[in-house]
Amino acid sequence: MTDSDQLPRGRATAEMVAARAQVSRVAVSRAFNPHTSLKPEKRELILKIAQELNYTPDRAARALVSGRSHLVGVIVPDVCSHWESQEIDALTTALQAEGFATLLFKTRTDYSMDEQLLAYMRGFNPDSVIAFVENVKPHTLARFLDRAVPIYVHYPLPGVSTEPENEPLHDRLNVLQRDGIDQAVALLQGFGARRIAYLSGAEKSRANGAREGTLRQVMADRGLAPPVVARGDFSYDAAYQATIDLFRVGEGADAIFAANDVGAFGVIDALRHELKLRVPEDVKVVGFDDIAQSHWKSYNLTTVKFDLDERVRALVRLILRRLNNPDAPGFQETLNTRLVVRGTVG
Amino acid sequence: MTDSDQLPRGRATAEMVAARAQVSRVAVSRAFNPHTSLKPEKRELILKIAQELNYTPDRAARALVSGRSHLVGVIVPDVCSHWESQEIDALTTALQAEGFATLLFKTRTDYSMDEQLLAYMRGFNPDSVIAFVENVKPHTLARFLDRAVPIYVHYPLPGVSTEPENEPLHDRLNVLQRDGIDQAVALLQGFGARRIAYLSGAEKSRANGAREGTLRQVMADRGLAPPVVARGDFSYDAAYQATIDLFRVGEGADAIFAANDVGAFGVIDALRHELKLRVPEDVKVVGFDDIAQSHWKSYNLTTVKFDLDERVRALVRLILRRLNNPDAPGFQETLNTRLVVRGTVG
DNA sequence: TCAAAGAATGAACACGTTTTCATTTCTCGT
DNA sequence: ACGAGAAATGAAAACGTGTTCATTCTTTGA
Repeated sequence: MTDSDQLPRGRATAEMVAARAQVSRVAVSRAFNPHTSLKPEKRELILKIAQELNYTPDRAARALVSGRSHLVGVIVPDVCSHWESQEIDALTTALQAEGFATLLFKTRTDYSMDEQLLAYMRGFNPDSVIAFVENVKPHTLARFLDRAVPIYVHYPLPGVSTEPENEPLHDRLNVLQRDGIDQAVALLQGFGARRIAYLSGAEKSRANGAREGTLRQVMADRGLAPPVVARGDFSYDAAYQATIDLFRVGEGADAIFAANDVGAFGVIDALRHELKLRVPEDVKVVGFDDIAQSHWKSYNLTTVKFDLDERVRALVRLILRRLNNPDAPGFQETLNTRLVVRGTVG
Repeated sequence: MTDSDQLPRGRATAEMVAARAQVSRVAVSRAFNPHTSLKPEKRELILKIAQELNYTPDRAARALVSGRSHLVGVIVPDVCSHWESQEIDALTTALQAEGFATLLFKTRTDYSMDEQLLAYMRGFNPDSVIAFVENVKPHTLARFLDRAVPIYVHYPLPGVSTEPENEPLHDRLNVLQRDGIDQAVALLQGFGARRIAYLSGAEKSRANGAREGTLRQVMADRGLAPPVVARGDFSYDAAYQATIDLFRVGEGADAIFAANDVGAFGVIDALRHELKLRVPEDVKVVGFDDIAQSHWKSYNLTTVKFDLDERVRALVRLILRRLNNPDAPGFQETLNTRLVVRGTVG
């Protein structure tokens, strides 16, 4: 009766809640799980006492018996990358709303998969895995992570599908790049650009391959000569140097399509500060991603956008659907892209 | 003897490894825990078989009995913020090397603490919590997270300590801002700046308060008049607008000290593109943080830096030390700052 | 009013590991 | 060769929960 047991010292357990509520421990478990039969007033009482005692079910114990950790592993080479960090942010919010948590892992940046990391991550028993890594087959992930749902990010589907889907059924998130890229090329063409260069991303990247392929096709369809390629790696510094080389050593260009926004920033800075060229008067620039910095006044970048929130929602939909239907055939979600016009073409 | 059981279907368990290695299940546990007595060749055999079977101990089960989840909760309002994302990146790397994993949570951006989030996070039983949030007392965190080690980030110690440490003993990471800020003011003074303005961060932020306080004191010590304050909130857009107001409505300035680098970017862009002023000829700008973008040519920002890797190492040191000595008095780590000179002062 | 169906309840088990603890085996100095 | 101490070993307990199953209580329909 006395409140001498105010400080239960350590985490409260279901047992303590049950004792204080004069119910069985099972009732406490039921109170926290919907779709279980428990008299409403009893559930209410239990939840109230639980709150008093600062009790929430231990997810480790829950995971052990139910097989659901409610953890989603996210593998990323570089959290600081603008695009990745924005996606991680949106993803964490969305997962949190569904009762999941984001488990973050860093891997090497060379676009290969780190098997040691996979083994390490497996120990945490994630319900699903999102890998910001390319060049790793779903099969490889599946071999390491048994019950998880591997989903590729950065695995875009070009305008025309290039490879047969022979792989075992896996969920896919497709990004149709053609519309946005076509709008960009149309705009460049409209402003008189003829010699369009492509600033690539990392060489082995499939996202880069798909973007370059789509660009080539779109340009061919519009009767333009194939683009000159300057080799970057999605980073600012590589783009900066590649642009200098393109104009000092190479043949130059009157428009540059960058594989991503950060690369476009490097292009713009190299043009303006190193080569003393004006953007957009002398050279026009288009990016890809529409990250938050793209509207900053120093760049004010015209870029191909796909809606990040929409993308993340689709991703979470895929995950939840898969967890509820473990044996269903591969689900697919598809997103489109569009051009955001700002000040670097004109 | 046959290999018909190639696919154990589902995660391998210690039991399976034990059976195949002809040892007890306990031996398997020992093989994976150093500092336990197990004959070397037996340990080797077990680890080999474990690898064949793709086995790693289930951390949920391990956490349940050992009380160590090996999870570190990270609460952050906005993953995309440049500074935060860079710290999360370094932190994840460092924790991973120590056998921990980063559990990411998003909270509100208004610098208040979300109690619902804390209760949610508690369920995952993190061993420690790092909160990129201000204005939350260690006591509040401790009340929600029982055995966790709360550590404040963004809880800087001004040059002169302002408040007594009455709070229960908690670990602290101090950032001495005085040296870097003094170097910055000296440089500005050397180039003839007289009317130095301060572009603030969020109003309720303690980090902002500490920076502003230190700046005031440093300027007073150097015989300068107190800075005019333009109110920002650490964001690019707020800084952009505040700078315009400072010159259009307010009294202007010949140097601006920004509370963070991203704010400095907004200041620079507003000066150059909106107010048609030159940086650094007309107005000099100094930032704080030295994020990766600060060396980009469009900004090339002179800024006060504290070494991020050093900071993260100190943080991880604090966490590990605390986990090994749960009842020791509060540990402290201290970092210094210094000025990185680039092109926005001169 | 009665039987049947459904809701509510708690005992026992299961999940995969670490940790005790008691027992057995090894090593070493004499 | 012998005893003592250390190292190695496995049985059993523990961690905190969800789930199954059998039982009791309540409602419903005629």
